[in-house]
Amino acid sequence: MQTEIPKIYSPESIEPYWARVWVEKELYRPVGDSVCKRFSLAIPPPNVTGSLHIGHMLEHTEIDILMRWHRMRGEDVLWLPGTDHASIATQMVVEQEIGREALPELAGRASATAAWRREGRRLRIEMGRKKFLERCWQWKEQSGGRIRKQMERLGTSVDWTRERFTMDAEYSRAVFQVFARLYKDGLIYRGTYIVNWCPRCGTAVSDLEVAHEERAGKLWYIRYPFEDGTGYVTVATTRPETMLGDTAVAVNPSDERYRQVVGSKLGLPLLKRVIPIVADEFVDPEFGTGAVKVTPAHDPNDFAIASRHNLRQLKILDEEGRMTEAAGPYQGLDRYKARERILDDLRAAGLLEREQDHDLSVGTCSRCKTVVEPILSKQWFMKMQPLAGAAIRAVEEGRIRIVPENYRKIYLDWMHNIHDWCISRQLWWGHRIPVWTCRHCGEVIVSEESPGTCPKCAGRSLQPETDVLDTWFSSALWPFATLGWPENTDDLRRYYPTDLMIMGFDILFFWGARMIMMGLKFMDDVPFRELYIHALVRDAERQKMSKTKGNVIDPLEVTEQYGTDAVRFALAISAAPGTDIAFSYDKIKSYRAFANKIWNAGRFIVMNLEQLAPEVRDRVSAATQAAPKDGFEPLPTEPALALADQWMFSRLAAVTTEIEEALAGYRFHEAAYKVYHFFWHEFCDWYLEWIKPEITRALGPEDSCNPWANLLLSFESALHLLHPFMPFITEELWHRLPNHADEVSISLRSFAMVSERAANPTAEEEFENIRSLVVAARNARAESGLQKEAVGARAASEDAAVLELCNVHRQTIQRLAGLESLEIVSGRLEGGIPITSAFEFQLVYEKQVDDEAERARLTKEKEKLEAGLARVKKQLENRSFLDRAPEDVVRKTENHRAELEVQFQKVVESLERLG
RNA sequence: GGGCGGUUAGCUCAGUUGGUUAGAGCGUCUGCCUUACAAGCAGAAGGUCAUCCGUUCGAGCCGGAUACCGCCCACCA
Repeated sequence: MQTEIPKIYSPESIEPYWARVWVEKELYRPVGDSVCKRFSLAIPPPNVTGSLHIGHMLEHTEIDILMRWHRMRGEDVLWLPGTDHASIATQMVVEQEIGREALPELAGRASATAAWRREGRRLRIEMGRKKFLERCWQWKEQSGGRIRKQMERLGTSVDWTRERFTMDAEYSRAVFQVFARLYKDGLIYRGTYIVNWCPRCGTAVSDLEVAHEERAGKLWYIRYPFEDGTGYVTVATTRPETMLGDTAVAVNPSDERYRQVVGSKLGLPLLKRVIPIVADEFVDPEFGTGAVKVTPAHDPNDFAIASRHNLRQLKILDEEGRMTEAAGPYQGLDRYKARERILDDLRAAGLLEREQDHDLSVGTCSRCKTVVEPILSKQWFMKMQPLAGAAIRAVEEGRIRIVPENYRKIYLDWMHNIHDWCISRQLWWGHRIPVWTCRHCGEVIVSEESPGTCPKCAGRSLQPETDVLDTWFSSALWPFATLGWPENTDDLRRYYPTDLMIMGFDILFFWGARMIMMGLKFMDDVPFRELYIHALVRDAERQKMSKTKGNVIDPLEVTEQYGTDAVRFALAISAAPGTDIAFSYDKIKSYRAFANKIWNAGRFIVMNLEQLAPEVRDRVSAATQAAPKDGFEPLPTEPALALADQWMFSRLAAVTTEIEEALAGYRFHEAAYKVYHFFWHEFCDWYLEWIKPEITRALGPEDSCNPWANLLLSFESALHLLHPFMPFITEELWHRLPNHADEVSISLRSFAMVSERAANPTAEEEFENIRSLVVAARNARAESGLQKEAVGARAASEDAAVLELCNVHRQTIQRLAGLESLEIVSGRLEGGIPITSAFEFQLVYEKQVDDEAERARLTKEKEKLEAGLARVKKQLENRSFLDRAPEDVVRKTENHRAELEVQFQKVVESLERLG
């Protein structure tokens, strides 16, 4: 009838079970009780491009720890899950998938991915928008399902009944409504400007999506002859192919070298077009030759110059990165091919004056690494400055607290320099921009559905917008759109503003900043009260994880191998705010060992509990059940055990507070370390060891069951503290404790069980005395090479209280230190080893120890003490120290000196005895 | 070009208002299969806190400079 508990904890035998139970019982649906404090958080929705990676796992672990903690504090917790359609990323993945299906034979080749993407894009256009979107939805179902399964398996305590997707019908309605409002308010406009164009993705991208990369390049000096043949002006450029689109050369008006030629005409080499020389303040006379070629259609600065001087904009590069008709003989060439050809031709014409090495930063598409091209294009933009002010004030006034604090400044700097946002994308997967344009009168109609006729001229020919919105436009609405906005739902009223948002630094501007602006605009309140920025997970060598490097740690795989709890704990204990995490299998292994330790502590307790006579066991159960659900103190026991119980409960009370303080400050590493150290090195190493004889003995009806009750209550309290970090193993063990088999879940119990009244400084001090004695005895024994000998000891003190303490705990001391006997003496010992200044001990043994080794050890000890003593004495002789240092510091230093003196005396005595 | 972070034990990292002898995990060494746990127990060794200067009675911590590493932002052709 006794269930055998395995010695080695096997997480796979329990984790899938509890993961399923938690979901099936809808345990993490908020109760919605307005009496309790509420705590809400909308998950950063993972992209439906694939599956979760270790970074997600860190994020989810951090959030889950906080959510479980808040829930255990009795708050009404909502953690809303969901996913993001990730417009561009998903479209690229699906295209590649289609390409792969079409060209399976390429698998394994280095260039396969690129080829599949190209082919996929071609096939996408061939199959048309409707069919392609069907494929995307299919992909979304698959990927979204996979993500949900992963999250369930990892035990994330979200409310699945409120799951959302950014392209759900209701969510999309919110997106369209926001677009319409912003358009009406004049914050969204359409216009032809220079945008970043990715030729490979075939769409415009925002400034944020461009990654600047330092590259070694060249500066080419090209001669532009005067039209009348009287000479030339030399310009310098890093992109010679753009010269085909030049419509002017600009110089600084104050530049003496060129003052005479402003207004003159130049003949553009190769194309023989005539272009003017204009004067513009933008030009830096120091750089290059002080004369700049102006390509309005392919450079934002040149675009600005052109608008000031009314210059023509000539587009010579198309959306594929090829030269257009305007490029004359170079038409159809790829941009880099054209560059080579043009340089050759210039060289041949003797117009390439020189070339010079020049490092430059090129903009690349952050998704596909292709060099992006600034290109003149008609796009939709959103004005950001009108929204930035409120978003700046919200953070400055502390209505949103950003943690760690250094990100606050980064946020504010970015906000102060914010530019308009290009929100249209030439993609299919995403929210179609809800606009129709009348082909007759040009009226722009913003409407979710096709309006049918033009409200202005009643024309029936309406041109629908085919672009979709930047994915971040919709995710910016996440905190309120997921709660039912624009309807004024109960959820929206109860859970907005959310209390917390956690994200990686990489999306602070993409997402964090924009959520703040949109929340303030549409809800008139911040989207979240605190924003915690978490670290990046790197590999053991601090390299970024990437598939190409092959150093990725797959959360599911590693979880299956070592257990979710171990991985979660390894992540949490590494997660110091503001620093990246070096993650390794070794690290996971050591926390798997911790899980095993917890398991065996539980196993030990449960096994011995089952050994008890049934009626005793019933009394133990009754005693634990009688204890209040929270706020309890140790039950009275006989003196030899009472100290351990009082100490344990006192430590529990202290550690509970420390963990709560750490979690409140997002110091996950500190909280995890505290609970780790407490459980292993206090609860197991000392408390369990101390009370072991009591719980391994058979109890009779006349015996008190209070020691057992104290053990069960303290173990249970420890499980509560561990639960947010290690939900699975704690849930399992908790259910194996008396009275819990049929209860729902430890996750719905209170976090802090032990009363603050359990704090007991006297017990802690007394315990510390005993512990020091035991440690010193073990130490002395090992150092003297007596580990295998039968050794006794004498403990001595002139303090009656200390002697009494030793007497009460004589058996415990002997057992823990492995001593044969313990004599307790009033007074001093010759050659004793000091525990404190009023407490000393010495070993008693028969074996002759090696005097030489002993002398060497003592001499080293003596030197150390001398050095310490000299330092302290010097400090205490320093008048300014005595005058200026606070009194308690001086007193402490004096005490320290006294202790050192005693120890020093002892060592000298011992040395003398050795002769 | 602007801004930020890091440099502490062999490795990975903590160190919260400046205050005794700077900590942990892993690794190493010694002794233990002690009836919860060898993924364990009991011990040990190992650091001029990157360098220099300063403030202070007192600096790993505060200020300045230098070196190396890393990150972010930026319309220098």
